[in-house]
Amino acid sequence: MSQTVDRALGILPLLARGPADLGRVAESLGVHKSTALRLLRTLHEHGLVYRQPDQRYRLGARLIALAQEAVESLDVRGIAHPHLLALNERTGHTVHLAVREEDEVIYIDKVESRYPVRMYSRIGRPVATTVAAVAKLLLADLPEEERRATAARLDYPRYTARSTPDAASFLRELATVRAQGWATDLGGHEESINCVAAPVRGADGRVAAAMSLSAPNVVVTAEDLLALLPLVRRTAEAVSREYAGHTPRQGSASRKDAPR
Amino acid sequence: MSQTVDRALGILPLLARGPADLGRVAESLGVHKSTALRLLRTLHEHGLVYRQPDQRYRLGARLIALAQEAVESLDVRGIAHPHLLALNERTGHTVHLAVREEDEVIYIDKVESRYPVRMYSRIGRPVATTVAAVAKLLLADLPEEERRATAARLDYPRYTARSTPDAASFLRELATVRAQGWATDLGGHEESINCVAAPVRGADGRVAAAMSLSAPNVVVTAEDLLALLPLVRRTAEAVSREYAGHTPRQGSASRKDAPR
DNA sequence: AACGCATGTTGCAGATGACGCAACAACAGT
DNA sequence: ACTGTTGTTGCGTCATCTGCAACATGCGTT
Repeated sequence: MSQTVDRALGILPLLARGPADLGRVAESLGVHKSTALRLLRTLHEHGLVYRQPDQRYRLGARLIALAQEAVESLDVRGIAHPHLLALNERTGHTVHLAVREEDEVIYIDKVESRYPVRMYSRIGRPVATTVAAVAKLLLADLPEEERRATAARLDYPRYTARSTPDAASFLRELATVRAQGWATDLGGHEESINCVAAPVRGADGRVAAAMSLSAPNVVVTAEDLLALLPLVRRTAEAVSREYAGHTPRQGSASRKDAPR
Repeated sequence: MSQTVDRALGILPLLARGPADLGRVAESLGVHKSTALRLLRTLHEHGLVYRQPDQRYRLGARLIALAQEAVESLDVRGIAHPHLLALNERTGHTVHLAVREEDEVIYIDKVESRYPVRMYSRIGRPVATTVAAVAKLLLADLPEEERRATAARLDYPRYTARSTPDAASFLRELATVRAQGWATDLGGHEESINCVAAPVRGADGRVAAAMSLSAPNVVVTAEDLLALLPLVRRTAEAVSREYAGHTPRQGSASRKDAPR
């Protein structure tokens, strides 16, 4: 809506892929160098962008600090954390907590596996929406209409042979997940990694977050992991109770629909 | 420099302190609501801001993802990480890695202590510049002039009785740190927590990052922690060698001084 | 119910401020 | 010394951002 801001913000994802000099930035934006310079200076003043000794620009510390505050201010996270720790304590596996936002799902907390094998994931990293167990739970909770629209918008990368191939089968999967109240990912993202997940619900009964237990084949079989499902569900329910209690400020879902 | 962008970015720290509605944002910026709306919409399109079901705005997932990419793209981090793990393995204490950027110092990696007592710190959180051991190392390396200017700009909060009280004593401390090549923080931030740190140097010999070992009094005495200093220094030197090798692209420090 | 109140949203005319140009400066390499 | 590359500045023009005023919507009160 605002051209200037739009351009300025366009610089950020650009720099996220690595440092760039003024020329590159200007070129990528399709603007004159002087314009790019002005925008970069403004971003710099706010600390979102940092100028390296070699004159190139990269994302700045303030951005990282902001993001940090952002995740920490999510109250589900604080409530769930001790439960995640306990779950890790009892099972030894990697525990994740994720929330949805628009079409994206991101991890907002993680407790590492006790086993030497580490998974490739990070707090703040967007989740593979079409295959991850937590993502299925979060999307399955959307109202029918929105669920279909979202499914249509998504890409369906074939990470492995068992990845969700297209919107149709994704919607079918979501229906199942919705009905059973839990989800799995059996090698859909990385061949040898399995995952079981359960939803955290808010005071209004809607799914506010999802937690999962992940482990590679080499540590436990899919069946053994599934045997832990009841524990995961109980934990998620415990978090739900606490979260719903802590959040009466949801109240009357306000306007039925965001106007326009 | 660019008014519009300036205002838009001013919204971010505002929202970092918690969700806010349109009115509040407009008021804080000192602009008309319609203006604030336009800015928020632009931020929203880029995913930096998210609109909650209750219509209020908070920081968005894309921001978090960007920050994530930002820290991961720092090459010191990747090189140092295995060394940090090893250091934690051998000592059991919390290990930090930090870099400086302008007047701020932030943690970019951390390995949690094996002991039950956890420290209050987080990747991405700005470090207490005037007391933290890693901050001292990073600032001590600045050229005299800049060091003095920086010291004058900083605030000197009295976290504890042993916190650095003012610029003068901070500069004295920096001189010591510079001479000895390592730094400590003995209860300067939190009464019962001690900390020893060593610098990671780039190909040009300048301090590029700093790593530290922290532990509360109840686990080890300050002396016992100091006994681990040689190990920390050796580790930092190992990282330095690897980092300097991996970074020939520093090359000729380019322009003597950033123009203007 | 009807009312006011608070909050969010839209279209518009006017003026501010952002845009690109062109010229300059500072280096690096040949 | 010359040439090419990259960053920086001042400025006139015109796009674009701004604030206003009116409308929309929901909430609580009388």
